[in-house]
Formats: sequence, C-alpha cells, structure tokens
Amino acid sequence: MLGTPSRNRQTERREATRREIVDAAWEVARDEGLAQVTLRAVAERVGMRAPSLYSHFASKHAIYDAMFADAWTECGRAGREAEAKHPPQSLRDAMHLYAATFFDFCVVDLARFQLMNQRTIPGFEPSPESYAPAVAVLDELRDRLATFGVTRLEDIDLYTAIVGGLIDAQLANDPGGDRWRRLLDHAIDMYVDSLNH
Amino acid sequence: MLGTPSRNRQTERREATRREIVDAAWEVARDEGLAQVTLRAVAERVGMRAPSLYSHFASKHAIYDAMFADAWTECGRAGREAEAKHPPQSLRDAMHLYAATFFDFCVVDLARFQLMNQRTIPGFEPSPESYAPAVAVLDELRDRLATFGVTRLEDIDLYTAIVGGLIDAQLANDPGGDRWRRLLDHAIDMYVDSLNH
DNA sequence: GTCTATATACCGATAGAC
DNA sequence: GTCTATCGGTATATAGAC
Repeated sequence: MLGTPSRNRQTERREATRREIVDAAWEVARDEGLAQVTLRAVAERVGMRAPSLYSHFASKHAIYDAMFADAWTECGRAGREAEAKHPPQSLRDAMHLYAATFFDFCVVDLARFQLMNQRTIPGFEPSPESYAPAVAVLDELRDRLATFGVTRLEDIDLYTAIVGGLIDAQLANDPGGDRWRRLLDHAIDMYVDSLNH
Repeated sequence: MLGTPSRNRQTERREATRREIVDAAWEVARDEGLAQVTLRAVAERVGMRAPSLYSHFASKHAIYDAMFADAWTECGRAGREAEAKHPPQSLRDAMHLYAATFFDFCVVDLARFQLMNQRTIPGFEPSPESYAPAVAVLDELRDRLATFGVTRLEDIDLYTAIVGGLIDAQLANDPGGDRWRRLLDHAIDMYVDSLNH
C-alpha cells in the first residue's frame, strides 16, 4: 500500500494558502467593513486574481464560513489563556473573568463581532462544522460555571445577554471608548449578587 | 400678498406619495431583509419604475433616512401610549413598563431593529433631522426616570444595555420565541434592586 | 411626475488556455 | 494552480422624451 501521510508538503502548502486568503479577508473586513469583503479585494491582498480563489474556496460564503470558525476558535483560545493566567477561585471571579475577556475580545474588532454575533451578511449561515467552535465556547463556559454551582439555563442566558448588551452598546454608541466597559464590573457584581437567593 | 397656505393639495399629495414609498420600503425590509431594500423592489410595490423614486427622494439613503426617523418616532409613540394606559406609580413600575414596551416593539420587526440599533447598512448614517426622534426618545426616558430619582448617566446606560442585550439575544438566538423575553422581568427587578444602595 | 433608455460601477462565478 | 476573458446579474443614479 502506498504511503498516504496525513501531512505532506502539498497539503501543507495548500493549507498555508487558505490561511493567507482568510487572513487577507480579515484585513479587508477590518479596513473596509465586513460587507466590503469581495473576492476581488481579497485576491488583491494575497497577490492573486479573483477567480484563483476558487481553487481554494468553493464560494465567497465558504470564506466567510472559515472566518466564522476562525473567530470562535480564537475566542475560545482567548478564554482558556485568560483562565490559565488568572485561575478563578470563586464564582464571582469566574464571572468577571469570562465577561471581561469576552468583552475585550469583541470590542477590538467590530467586523469580527458582527460576523460572530450578528446576522449582518445576507444569505450567510455558518455550516455545522464552522458552528461547532461557537458551540464549544458556550459549552466550555457552561462547564466552568457548573463547577461553581451555576447550572440553570436561565442564569447563563441572562449572563450572556448582559455581557452582550454592554458590548453592543459600546460598539454602537462609543466605539473606541469605554463608556460601557466601565460598567461591566458593576453589572457582573449585580448579577452575581442576584444569584444568591 | 398671495396666500401661501402651509397645506395645499399638491404638497399633501406629495407627502402621501412619500409615505407610500416609505411604507413599501418597510414591506420589502420585513419580507426580504433590510439589505434587500432596492429601488427596484420598492418601486415595484408602489407601481412605479425605479428612477421615478428620485422625484421624491434624492437617493436610496434618503429612504433609509426616512425609515430611521419613522421607526424612532413610532417607538416614542408606543412608549407614550403604554404610559397612558398603565401610568407607572413607582420606579420599579416604570422600569418594567419601558423595558417591556421597548422589547416588544423591537422584537416584532427584525429589520426595523437593525435599522434603529445596529449599523448594518454600509455607508448609511442617519441625518441630524432623522436622528432627532431617536434622541427625543432617550430624552423622554431620561426625564421619566428622573421623576423617580434616577438621574445618573451610568444607571441609565446600564439599563438600556441590559434591555438591549436581551432583545439582541432574543432576535439572534430564538427569533419568534420568548426564551429571553421570559427573563426580562427578573432582569429588571435585579437591576432596580441594585439601585437601592 | 413618470416613463424609457442608459451610464457607470460593481458583484460572484465559470470556461478554458497555459 | 493561476491566469485572461467573460458571462450574467446586481445595484444606484442620470438624461431626456412625454
């Protein structure tokens, strides 16, 4: 039987090119807006012509799809990193940590936030494979909070809604500022206090 | 001096046509999405050809602009109506009333919510005249809450962020359902409790 | 004020040479 | 795998006849 190494130079090169394309798409999204991510604009940044992208992605939505998975994978990584650096010792600690990490992660990149959390691109829906990292992040959060005794769906729903609302208000009404960021700790304390009933 | 009546039949007819166009635009937005509001689609619904719309609006953004003012004017009306029907007797009453009214107003029309609260249309920014009704709604809210002793900017910011976060979560994750709507009263109670310190 | 016709500028995607 | 050339469609907006 011929060798079929899971990693050879060809597939590695192919993977690297896909990475380049997705990174270029992120650049366009950040610089010009998420809706301005066009095949022509992406291709130009990687030094290609637009049709060449079809050798690596089946469609434009496939690029958005890879970006979506990218963003949530990165979000999970950021969460685990923060966790390792400041292991939360209490429920309150944990609630503050995850909220602050997610807030700061979202707020530095409006386009990424829109892709992750809003349905701003007409017709785009993430594939199950790309949706998986998003589910994984929420599952991880649920598991972490469960170790501190918070398991009710409603409690977690309210938590995510509060954090999301503050992020949304920050990005919509004071982008680049901290008018709502300053309210985050107080909001989390208020929320944690309300759990102890 | 010749009579220059502020209302004659010509200007009234003109205003009526503008209304028809904006209403048609709302229909398109609701049926096909906010981004799918094209001049062709709008014109078709009013029985015109696309270029004819330019007799009434200077550009497509001008239509969005009228819609934006429309939405916030309607929102203010809904608030005053709810208020008249159930005059709040306490701060807690008021907080519940405005939150529920705004939530239900937003959640019945995703396209309207996106236009009012998100920056989903590339390049569109409301004109000062159209932004005015939005400011008025927030001013009214601030005045009402002030009569109950709530005047700090941070308190109002947190209030709007919480309500907005719940609306956002509802529309994004359970459109048509009530998974986050059910959390609203509890969230408001939690928030009001936190004010009494 | 509405129409037809058109200008201008894009877009995503495909065919086929190399 | 990348290219050129192009298809077929979208869009906003303008010119000028009626």
